[in-house]
Amino acid sequence: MKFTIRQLEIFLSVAKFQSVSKAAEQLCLSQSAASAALQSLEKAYGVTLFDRQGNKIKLNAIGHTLRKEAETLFAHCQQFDDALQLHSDIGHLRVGASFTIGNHLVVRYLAEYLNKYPEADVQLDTANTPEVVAKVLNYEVDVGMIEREVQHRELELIPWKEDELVAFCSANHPLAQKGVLNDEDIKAARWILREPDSGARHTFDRALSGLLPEIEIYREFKHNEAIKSAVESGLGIGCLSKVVLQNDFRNGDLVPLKLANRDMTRMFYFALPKHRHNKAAVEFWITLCSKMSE
Amino acid sequence: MKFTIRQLEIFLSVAKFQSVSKAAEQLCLSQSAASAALQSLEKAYGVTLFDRQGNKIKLNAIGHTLRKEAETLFAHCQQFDDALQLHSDIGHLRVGASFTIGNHLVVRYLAEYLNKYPEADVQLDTANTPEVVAKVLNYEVDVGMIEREVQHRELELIPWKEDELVAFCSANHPLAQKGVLNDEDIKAARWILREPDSGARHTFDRALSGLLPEIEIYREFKHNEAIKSAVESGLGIGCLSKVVLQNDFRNGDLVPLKLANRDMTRMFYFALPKHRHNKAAVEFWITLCSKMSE
DNA sequence: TAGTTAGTATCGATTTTATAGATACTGACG
DNA sequence: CGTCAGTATCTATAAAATCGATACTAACTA
Repeated sequence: MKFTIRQLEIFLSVAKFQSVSKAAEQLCLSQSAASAALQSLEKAYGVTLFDRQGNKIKLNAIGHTLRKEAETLFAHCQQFDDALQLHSDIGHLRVGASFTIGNHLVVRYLAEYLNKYPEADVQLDTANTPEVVAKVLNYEVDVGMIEREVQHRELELIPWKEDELVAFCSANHPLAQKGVLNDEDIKAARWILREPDSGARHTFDRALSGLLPEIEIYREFKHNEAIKSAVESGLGIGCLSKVVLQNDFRNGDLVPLKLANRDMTRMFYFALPKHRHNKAAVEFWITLCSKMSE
Repeated sequence: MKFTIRQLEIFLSVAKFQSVSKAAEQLCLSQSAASAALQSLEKAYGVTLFDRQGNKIKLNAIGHTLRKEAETLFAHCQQFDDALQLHSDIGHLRVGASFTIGNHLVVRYLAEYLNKYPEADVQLDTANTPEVVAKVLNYEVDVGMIEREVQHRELELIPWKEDELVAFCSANHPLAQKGVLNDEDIKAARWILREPDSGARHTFDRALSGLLPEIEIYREFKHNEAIKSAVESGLGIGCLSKVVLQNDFRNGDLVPLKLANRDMTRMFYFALPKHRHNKAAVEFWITLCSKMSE
């Protein structure tokens, strides 16, 4: 075998652009390197793939024939590359997660994951749900973890765990003693909430449907921490996932408030590209997360 | 793409032999090089293809899966390699020819061929007809040139040019004056002939059928030159292709003898593997030979 | 249990190959 | 007759493949 996959790639690129320079640029290669690679391929087989006339380069008849075959072969190589990636047991993993999940749950599971894959490079990419979904569909992350359902032809959602929103106020807030809020309390309160794109807000809106127009939304923040700080300093009352509040309730910094007759539960989901290949690392991650949140 | 065809090849060989050493040997490679290549493939993808236990190495589950895919990919690479070879315009050519054709005709055409392919490495491999056929079928030569028909399922014969055997004696042999031999002369003569496997002998036997049992075969030689020398020194009379005798007749060293009512003509053939690819160099060689023997 | 053997992995040195950067060459265009 | 956009060639360097020697491992053997 006197050719390399790299030469194939360079040949195909030059054929595509009818230009060595453009091909080199696309491949992040110097023009001289591309030229040399092309010539080494031609020389190895004593074949002329291109007609050169001065500063022009153009596929000739043989080049045309071989280009087609080279394309299928290169695609085949890529398939094999994929197959190898698929079985990688280093465990490299890119997780895209909503803020809530990423900052509170993912980090808890990480240690366990790295226990199995000590060499793994795990990247955590936190963003709001639509952004996470986009990254999944774009193959920028291997698995998405989101806080509400989304519909997309190319997306597969796997229900993961049940979550619950909890309203809360600071320990010295007037409502702290009350513990349970009726609709009047809810309407009277100054709410500090997540932005409308967020999963938490989505659930909040659903839970309080009917009451929504009368609720006073005093502030909207993008991050949970901002809301907790604001509530803690008595600016108003908040409503977030229980997963971000556990410690604060335990410490007594914040106090949970029940909302009478309101269903605050929701599901967390894994989001994967449909027809995904089952990369071992992803499988393990999903299993791990499911087990740890039982 | 983080793998090379070489790694593929080494992987497959190790998988086949379940042994790095054996694979290395087969590939004419040091054991350390094979081991390193294998590991570099595994490392590049963070994949373990083999279970190693001390001095044993054995495909694991992933290895088994990938082996199959690697095999088809490697075969695909070989196809592409073939395709490239096919279009080679250097003109490397391996000709297998019978002694008569090789030593007298091929050498005449060589100059013309090298005119078109100055860089070409043309190898001429002379042997008797069965050996030439075997080499063709074995792809040890690109084209065979033989002196008689042979039947083989995998062989394609292309008639090339007509040849003629000529009986001859030395200039001072008693028969030299006679010019034409009748059956009595033929039976009375001491024949010096090629060995039975040769094309010339084959044709001789066919031409003299009916007379054969009564002919005295005084000597058999493997090479034309031996026969000519023997005949020239008066040991007997010979019978060879006109192509090897032209010069000797012109110089008067040997004298042609006609055999009355005997058909001494035969065909020369190109022998190619059936379903051959039309390697450009072979095509050109065949065209050239045909043209030059018009 | 120590030695032998046949295997694998590792190490250091060397050769080969890929690539970059600089330069020279070529043809088209103003 | 420059200038421009392209290609090929040259030299140097960095990276990779390969070798030979050596160390390690497990099984066998006496």
